[in-house]
Amino acid sequence: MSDVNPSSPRTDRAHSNNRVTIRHVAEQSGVSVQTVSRVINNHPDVSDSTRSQVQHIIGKLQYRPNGIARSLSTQSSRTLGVVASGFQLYGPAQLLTGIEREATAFGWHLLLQIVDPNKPNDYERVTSNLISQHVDGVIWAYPELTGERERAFHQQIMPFAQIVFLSMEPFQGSSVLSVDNRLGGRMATEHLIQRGYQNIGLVTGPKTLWSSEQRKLGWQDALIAAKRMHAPSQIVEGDWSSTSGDTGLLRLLNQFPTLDAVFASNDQMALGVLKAAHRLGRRVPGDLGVTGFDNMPESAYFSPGLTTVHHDLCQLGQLAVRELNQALQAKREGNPLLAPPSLMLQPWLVVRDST
Amino acid sequence: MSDVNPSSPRTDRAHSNNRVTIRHVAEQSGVSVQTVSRVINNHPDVSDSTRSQVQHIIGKLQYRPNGIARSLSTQSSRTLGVVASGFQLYGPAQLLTGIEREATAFGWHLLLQIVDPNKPNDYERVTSNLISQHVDGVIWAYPELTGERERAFHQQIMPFAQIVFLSMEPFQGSSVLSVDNRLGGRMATEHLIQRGYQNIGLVTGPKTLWSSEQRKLGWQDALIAAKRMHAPSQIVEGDWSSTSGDTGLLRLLNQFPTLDAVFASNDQMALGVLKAAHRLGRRVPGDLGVTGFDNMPESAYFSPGLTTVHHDLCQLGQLAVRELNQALQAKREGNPLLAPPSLMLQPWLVVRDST
DNA sequence: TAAAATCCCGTGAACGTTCACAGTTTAGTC
DNA sequence: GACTAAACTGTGAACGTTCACGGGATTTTA
Repeated sequence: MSDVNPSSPRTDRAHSNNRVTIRHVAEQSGVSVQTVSRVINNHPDVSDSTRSQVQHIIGKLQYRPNGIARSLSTQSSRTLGVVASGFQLYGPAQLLTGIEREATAFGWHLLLQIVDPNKPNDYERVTSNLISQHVDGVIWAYPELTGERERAFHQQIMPFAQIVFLSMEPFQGSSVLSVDNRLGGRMATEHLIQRGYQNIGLVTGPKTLWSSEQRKLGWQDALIAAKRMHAPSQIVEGDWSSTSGDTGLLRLLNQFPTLDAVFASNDQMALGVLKAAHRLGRRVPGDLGVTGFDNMPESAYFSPGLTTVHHDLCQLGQLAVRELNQALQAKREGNPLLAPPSLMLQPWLVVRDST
Repeated sequence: MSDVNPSSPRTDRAHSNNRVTIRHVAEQSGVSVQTVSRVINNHPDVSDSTRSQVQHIIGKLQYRPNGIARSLSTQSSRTLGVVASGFQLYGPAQLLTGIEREATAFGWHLLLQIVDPNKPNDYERVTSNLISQHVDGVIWAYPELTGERERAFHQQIMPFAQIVFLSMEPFQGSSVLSVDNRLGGRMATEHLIQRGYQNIGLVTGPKTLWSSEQRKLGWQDALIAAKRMHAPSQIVEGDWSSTSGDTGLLRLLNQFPTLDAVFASNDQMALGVLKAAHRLGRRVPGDLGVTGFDNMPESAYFSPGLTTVHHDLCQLGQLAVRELNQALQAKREGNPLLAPPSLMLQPWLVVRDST
């Protein structure tokens, strides 16, 4: 029970380090380091009396196990990597919320990695970071259309960590979770058709993104099913921002003058469309029908309230974590899952006053 | 240059671990581990020829230094903790964006910690995590009004990591970065007064938050300076959501019928106010003036375009990282900063059609 | 009552890196 | 050509934890 041991051999290196380590706890409680380890990990093979004594010392010294040392020893960091491309937009922010919630519930830490798809070697940097930091799993939340980078990433990271991709084209051997964007786009468009709109334009998102292209395909599906025309002049590409929705409507009217309805691929662009319509004196829903996608909370308060497609990205994030958790637990127990499961969430339509 | 060394002594522990370590690189290049370490850390004292040879082997084996081992050895994880309370709202999302951008620029990793202020021991959990994971610095981005928890946290974490608080009352010995919310509130309200509105109500944010209360004080400042009345009946409390803005206006009109203008403490609540006004047949800006706070990109596309207060939270996040970076570098070099600097960013008014 | 099982607890090595120090070679000086 | 300085390289320990194993004390079983 000696408080300070002056003959301690462990003072070679000059760390101005006042952290309490497992060794301090062991010395103070008069047991071995291993016993303390057993206590903090809730292992058996330690008597109730010593256990409670050690616990008392732990509380007294405010000891907290060093996660880094533990990671090194266990070869597992209890960390998940999240690869995305910024969280200003509604969708990614929702995803992150779900991921974070579920991760802390399971005791995982999160290592955020934002890629800038324009910088040439940013994917390499992110991959390196993830491997260096020994993440146990990765949630890839910024899926591009081609899947090229995703496949390359998959190859590199697979030996070290489990991966779940979000919202991309499923491919061999990978686990992909997504919302049925195509169905959502179709539902929105079919609803416009049903409401009697004749000439339905599309303000799509960046064409490099899978989800964006899927929504576009859904729009196309609906038009084809209804034997309506669909030409390139009915489409303009936006960048998810309200500004691009505003200018999008102008461009659309220019190249497709008979337009009487618009499906905007997200709510923020739909807001821009509403604004431009108002400025041009086109009444919504009278002269122009508008639907969005996302059902962000604000969309109910647009003027008029926006008809839009609801999908639960928060839940998608939670599912991703749960899936990784399952896969990793299976691996720990020695029977890794063979077929990585994929899954698609169903969106639904929320009808308001803009159609 | 032997590829596989069957007599390697390091095969006691059963790790199905195919990772390339510094030792493999050393063996393959025929140098010591220490030399490889010097190469990957760009230290001098290694000849150009061996350096390039080692680098060649590193590339060939695709070696990536183990960040965890490195952290353990150097006693520094190159990680910053970010404490917040969710990123669905515009403000926190902006903050995170700035933090993330600057952090990756400086090579820091981020450990996200979302607290649920309602759960009793969540702050303790977060604190423990941050200490366990050996973060070098912390950005506290969810400041409550009282500062109690912040002070307690400061006490606990100070021995281990630098801290920067965002948007709270400065206190002794701490570094606080914020936007001048009070000035912003004052500017918004003075603008309403200047436009001739007589009876200005307030839809405030949660009263537990410092920034929210500051905006309220700014509103008060302006009214007092203009010798206008201000009574509790002129105030309702919202929760930042559009829904609370909508019901907020209803409640406000009920308890303060002469109301002819509203300062909403954020743009989303202002949107709700606009919607409710529209529903009630009150013209904005004719019958009712409305200002918001945040200047989120969408606010220009509300109907009518929202007059609001702009502040650059992205920049605030970046500054926070820069400040931590500086403080930590000073500490590494042995001359820790004595006076932790604080700072206040100036917001400005953006006038649109709602006033 | 001896053998076997169970319960506790400790020892030494390992995880992959860096640090302090020491050693060996090469270059520079008078 | 001996002597010092500089440039380069290697050795062993340490960072804080967990794991595999071994062994003594206590209880159970035959």
